[in-house]
Amino acid sequence: MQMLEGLNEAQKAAAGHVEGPMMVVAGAGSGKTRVLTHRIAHLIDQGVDPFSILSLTFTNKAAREMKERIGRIVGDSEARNIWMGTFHSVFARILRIESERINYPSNFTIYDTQDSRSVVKDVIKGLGLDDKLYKPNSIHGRISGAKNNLIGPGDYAANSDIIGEDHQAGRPRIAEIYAGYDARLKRSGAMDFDDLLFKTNVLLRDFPDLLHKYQQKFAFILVDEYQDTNFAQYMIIRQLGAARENVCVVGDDAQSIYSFRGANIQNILNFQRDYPDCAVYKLEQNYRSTKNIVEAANAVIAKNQDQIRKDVWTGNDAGEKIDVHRALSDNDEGGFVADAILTTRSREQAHNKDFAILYRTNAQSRAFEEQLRKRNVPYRIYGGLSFYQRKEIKDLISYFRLVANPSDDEGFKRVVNYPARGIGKTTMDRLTVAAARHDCSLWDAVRDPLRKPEDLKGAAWGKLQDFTTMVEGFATRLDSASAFDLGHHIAQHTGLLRELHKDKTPEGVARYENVEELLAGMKEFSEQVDPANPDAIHTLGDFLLDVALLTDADQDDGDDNKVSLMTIHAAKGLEFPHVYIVGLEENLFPSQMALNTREELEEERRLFYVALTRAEKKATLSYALTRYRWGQLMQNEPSRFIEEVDDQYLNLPVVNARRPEPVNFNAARSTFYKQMPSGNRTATPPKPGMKKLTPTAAGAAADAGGAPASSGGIAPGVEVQHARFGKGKVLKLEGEIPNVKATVFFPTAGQKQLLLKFAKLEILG
DNA sequence: TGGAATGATGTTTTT
DNA sequence: CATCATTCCA
Repeated sequence: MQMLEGLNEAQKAAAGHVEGPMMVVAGAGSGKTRVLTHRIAHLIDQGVDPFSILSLTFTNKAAREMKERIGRIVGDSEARNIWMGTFHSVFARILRIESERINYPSNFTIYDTQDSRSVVKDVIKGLGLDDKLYKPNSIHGRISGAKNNLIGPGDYAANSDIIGEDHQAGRPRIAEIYAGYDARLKRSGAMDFDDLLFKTNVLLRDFPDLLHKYQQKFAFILVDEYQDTNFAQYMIIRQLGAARENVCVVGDDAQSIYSFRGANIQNILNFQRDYPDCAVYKLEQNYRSTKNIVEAANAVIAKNQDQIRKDVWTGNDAGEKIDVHRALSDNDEGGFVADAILTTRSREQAHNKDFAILYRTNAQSRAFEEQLRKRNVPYRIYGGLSFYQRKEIKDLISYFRLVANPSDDEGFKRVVNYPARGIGKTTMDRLTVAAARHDCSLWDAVRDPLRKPEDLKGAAWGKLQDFTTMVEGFATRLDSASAFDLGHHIAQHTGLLRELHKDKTPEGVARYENVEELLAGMKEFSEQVDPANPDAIHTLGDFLLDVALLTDADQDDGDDNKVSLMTIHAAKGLEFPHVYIVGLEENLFPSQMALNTREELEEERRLFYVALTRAEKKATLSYALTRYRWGQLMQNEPSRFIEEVDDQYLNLPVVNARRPEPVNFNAARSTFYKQMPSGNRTATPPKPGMKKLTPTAAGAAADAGGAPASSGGIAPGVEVQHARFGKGKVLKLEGEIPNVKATVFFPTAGQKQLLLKFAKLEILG
């Protein structure tokens, strides 16, 4: 039992569990990763073949770390053979192996969100639909949601509930778009992110021999962050685990923050239903944070209705109280945090890497970047525009994709005329029409003499031929050259490097350097030696296999002593001694998109819980009174979440001396909350029914409340009814009484600016 | 056909 | 405010 040394009793019990289904409900900071790694080490120690262990994590980074930690216990040679990775990466591997069953090439391309959207947009255009009504973005979301619930195009069209919804929303032809989208992907030999899960389910559903094969192969299955799995993932686990029932899921319902992506807390309950005799272990001792932080976080999460009751506690010291800081503006907030980091760093001799700044949206990173840069504090931003999504990187990778899979239309379109080689819009339009007519890829329309577009000849046709010939030339080296050699060759011979080199602007230079960085990464990739097979070449195809599913967080630059900036979502699973949770303002955090239902608000609250529990020693909350959003200065109220942290855990805000008239923090908060439309606040239950708002009432109410940016119960986020435009949602208010102007979004009429004086708005209770 | 200039449009969170 | 997309001109 030496594998279980150093664990507490609960951890030991969970990690020592060998046969049969089990579930670990693990509070934040309670050592669930420890349990997972030690359990796997223990399994191997008990003679389980690493090849038969399937361990699914949420990020590649988590997988890599876990592998390393297991390696340290049982040795790298054993650890290396475990099937460990994200759902997407593991099943992409399996799909490549089994691709011919579902009539896909094994070198299928994985389309990222950009690619998918572009296809959706094309299909919408092709059907002659209005892309104002059929917004590619939201249609893609709808399709993605369907796939995550294992609803294919056929099921979608046949499902009267769904069709009814679409009809209701005035978009009855989504089913057609879905079908067209799917056909286009198929034709391009491409799968989108959702397909990786969807098609895996198809494999397991339609091919009993494959189901049997992988059931036998994966004798032990472990799933981390189970609370964030969606239905498609749930079904994969259920299918694969059905034969042996050696399924272990680990999760914390309080940290479920991905329902927007189809994650379903219900999966935890389903698990217990599917395996009635599953063992349940609870890890409740937090080793990470101070008492103050743990208890503050407990108090916050207790306000949620939907939860599995847990009693998370810690034996750690009480520690410092949580600071709350009010900033005047977003820049001011950046300055405050940067200064605080400097001060703390020298006072406690802390390192840069001990600090994290966590925000709700990527767009908030800017002020912090600026202020940190000003003070020469090294930082690293995670997420946002990932390295691999940058134009120049995607361009080069599109060449790679096209070389590996010529049917990849998105890749084709992207690079056919970059660098410019005289293939313009007209040419491409004609080619696209021909491809559609023959139901083939763009590539085939060029290469297959039977499908040649009649209206293309002469110079344009010659240029297309030249282009495809060039790409074909690259493809001949696909199996013989290393990823780096071929990649570098392509970057040069397409003229892409030359093109980038011409641009001497700072941005242009940065782009060139990015490409160099990508190539450097490929060199490293190419030179890795697999001890089991030292002579194997790492080809461009192998490289592409990884690259589509890599995210920015997976990149490592040597120097890791940097302040971390990231969204709270990206921070899940991480911990830092000092954590700054910033932008705690109504409509930002909680997001204004999440104020409509209790469920949405509770997810925001869980997000806040996740943020708080990242902190080991000290947490600091901050908000800004004004902030630029959409290029406009917006006034903000402090987030309700600040109030939800009991005062006993807080150092209430240090009012900024520069502010001319100090505002009473609590007064400001209470006036605001009186106007909150809904939510589950106990202090001021929402008034039932509909309230008529006359101009005078609006003025009077606003006068009484004294809040600058709200009026008579009308506040950002409130649903209102307008005589002409119908139902809408208030986005923002500006101006002084009595000339308060509201920006309201009406689904039917679009965004309107209305003067409350004149517009008769009814609040929808 | 290519590039610049202008105009519309959109922001949550991610594999 | 950014990015994108379309439009317009060389």
